[in-house]
Amino acid sequence: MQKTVVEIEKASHVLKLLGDKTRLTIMAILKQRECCVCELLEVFDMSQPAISQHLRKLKDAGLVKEDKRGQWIYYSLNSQNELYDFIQDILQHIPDQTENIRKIEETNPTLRCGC
Amino acid sequence: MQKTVVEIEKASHVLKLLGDKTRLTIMAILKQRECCVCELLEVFDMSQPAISQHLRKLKDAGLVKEDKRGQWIYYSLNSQNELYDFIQDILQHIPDQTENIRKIEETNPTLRCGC
DNA sequence: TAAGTATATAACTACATACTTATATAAAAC
DNA sequence: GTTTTATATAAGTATGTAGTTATATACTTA
Repeated sequence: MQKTVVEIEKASHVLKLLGDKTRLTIMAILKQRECCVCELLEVFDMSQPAISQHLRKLKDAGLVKEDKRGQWIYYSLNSQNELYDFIQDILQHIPDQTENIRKIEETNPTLRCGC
Repeated sequence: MQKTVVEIEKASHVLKLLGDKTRLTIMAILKQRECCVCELLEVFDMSQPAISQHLRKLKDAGLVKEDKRGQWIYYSLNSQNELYDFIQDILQHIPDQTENIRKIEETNPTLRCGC
């Protein structure tokens, strides 16, 4: 398969974004499941604005996209990004995030009613 | 082919190192050709200590190895690193560095005699 | 052995960045 | 319409980082 060649400026920018443990984990989770901020909050020991700011950076770089549905904003990987296969080649080496997703689904923050 | 799964801590550390334009370019050059500091100096508009400090970080992370030969220390990619195939998967997307290598060979800093 | 060359280290500085708390915005539920 | 919930933005802070200059170390050559 032909690999996209990425400008060195763009590549280093993406790598810098993924070079943060929190953002890299967010990307690995979003690869498996779209999430809203309140769900990601269950995974990280960190304030809500901190998560929002990380997502902002990922969105500004086009790595994630958002989908506003009612009260929530769902984030997911942006497969339309020109660097998508570059990013996938990186993420394929990152450990499975099922355990973190379990944390989300255990609390299920988008289902407060408990029904 | 089986892809190495890399601990998130180690992966983010490597990605942070590659998230600097200078270091990413150094890695891409070293993929094509071993180099000493004085050769890399021809490529970057930056002081010798700056290059040395970047190489130090790459060496500390095990991404490059050094080979002292007389007056020079030749740096090259460390293929023994446990993350080598992760790094290769990244570097395959980085543009060819032949133009930068031409700059090195034009000046040929390791051949001052001119013979 | 003295001078030149290659590289590393130390100390410093300016800027970037990852958080924090406080507050604003917007939708949903009562 | 007031309260609650989800999210974003603003402002401030502490730390990290990439560069600089000055200097040390080590090898080479005259």
